[in-house]
Amino acid sequence: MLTNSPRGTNDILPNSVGDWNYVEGEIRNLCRRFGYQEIRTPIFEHTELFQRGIGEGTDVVDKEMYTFNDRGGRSITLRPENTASAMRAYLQNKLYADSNLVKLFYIGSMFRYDRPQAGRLREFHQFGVEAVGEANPAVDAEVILLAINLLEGLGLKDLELCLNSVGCPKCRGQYRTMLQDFFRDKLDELCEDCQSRFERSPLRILDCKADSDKPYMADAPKITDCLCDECRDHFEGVKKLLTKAGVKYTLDHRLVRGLDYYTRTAFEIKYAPLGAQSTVAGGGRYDGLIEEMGGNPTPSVGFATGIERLLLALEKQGLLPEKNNTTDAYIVALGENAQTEAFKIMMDLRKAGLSVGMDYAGRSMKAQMKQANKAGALCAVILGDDEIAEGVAMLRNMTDSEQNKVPVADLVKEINTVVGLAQLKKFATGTNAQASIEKLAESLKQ
RNA sequence: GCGGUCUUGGUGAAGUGGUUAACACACUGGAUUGUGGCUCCAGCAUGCAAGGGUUCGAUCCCCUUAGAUCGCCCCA
Repeated sequence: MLTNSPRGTNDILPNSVGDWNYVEGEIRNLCRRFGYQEIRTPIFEHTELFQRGIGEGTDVVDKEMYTFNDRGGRSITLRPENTASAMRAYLQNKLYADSNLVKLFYIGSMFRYDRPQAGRLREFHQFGVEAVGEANPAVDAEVILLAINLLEGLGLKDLELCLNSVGCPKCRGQYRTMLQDFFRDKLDELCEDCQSRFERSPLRILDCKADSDKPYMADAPKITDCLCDECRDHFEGVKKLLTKAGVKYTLDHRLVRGLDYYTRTAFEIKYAPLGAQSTVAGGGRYDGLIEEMGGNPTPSVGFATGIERLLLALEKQGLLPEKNNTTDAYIVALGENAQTEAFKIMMDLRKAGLSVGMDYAGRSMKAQMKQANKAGALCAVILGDDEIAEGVAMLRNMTDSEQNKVPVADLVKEINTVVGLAQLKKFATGTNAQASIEKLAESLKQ
């Protein structure tokens, strides 16, 4: 027990934080270009926020929340998603005063008690975006394009954008009764799940994966045929802008999202190779949420993407950046005396901005050289009693194995030369560039 | 929450109801006294997820628990 993290949680270890930083960096850069600003909300909120926001009767609220009473007897819940929190923060801090369209993004841990699988964890990480205050279909399109730009910008291919409109409370209410009328006499033939969905959320019946139910779906009324004029115009507007932007989408009139607050636009982006957890991003419009929470009616759109799933997809396609950890210099010290001097020299070099390491175990020179190699050191600084007496160090270039005596006072400059050349070589492409760097290296040696 | 599969060292793994649990990688040390990357040699699981049971004897059989994984549900 003591040596195992709770089920469904993961450590992000040093060998993979690089991937996380990479993805988060791309996200931040993209959000800057789109004009979205970061918001960080608490990891936990009053339980009621989620009950009201996400909706009772949804799976997330009914069976997946981490809810507990704090020592003051308040019911607290670890956030299962971030939209409700962001809207709470928007209202509480009166962000609507800043602009009629407030564009926010977040990156952070979310918590849902569900059975873990690949791509599904109990603590997982989401990046999400919320555009608050504007009903224009352009905002829907912008949000969808942001999602697509992110995924494609990371290099992902073979994505599928599924699009639907779930209407507003007015037309959805009508559609709901139409659906119930349609399924009422077929109820006995539907699978058990669907029978229980019939009253609770008939729209979900459309989403049923049971083969036995599929024959009925074809004839079921489509929500897109039942939209009110405003909703239909809105949906047409979104589609027009997406087409204009060259985005391919598949209309899926059975796409129904599991959180109650969605209205009108609903979309998912899927990456099929992930299997059962193939949805890498999902979202839509939630025009009623802020009003539900006690604010003025404020139309909004957003989406969220699971970072773990994103990383899985990137890994599958080999799109994660290469890890090349290098150290500028590694100090090899021989003997106790030298080790003390070396420590001081290392600190000075670090102060000068270099990344420097050394061995503390008092190992043999050979072993220390191995360490230097393993650390990816560009140079080794070798210090024995003789060198110290002379005030010099042996500076060995680990890439070409050349070495010479250098006054300790010149170490920073000399190491920087080696490091600089190594970096130049890394970025140089083509034989010409390589050749001129070789020349440069030669001239520097003289 | 439901159903299926799986769980051997730091890692990838082979394997058997019976004295020493292959092999590879990694790691540590060594191969003429102060020089890495290649090669060679040596060391490295009293233990086969945990607990219980069957048995003269179990890592291999049975049960329970935990975790992983696949599918369902749901979602990111």
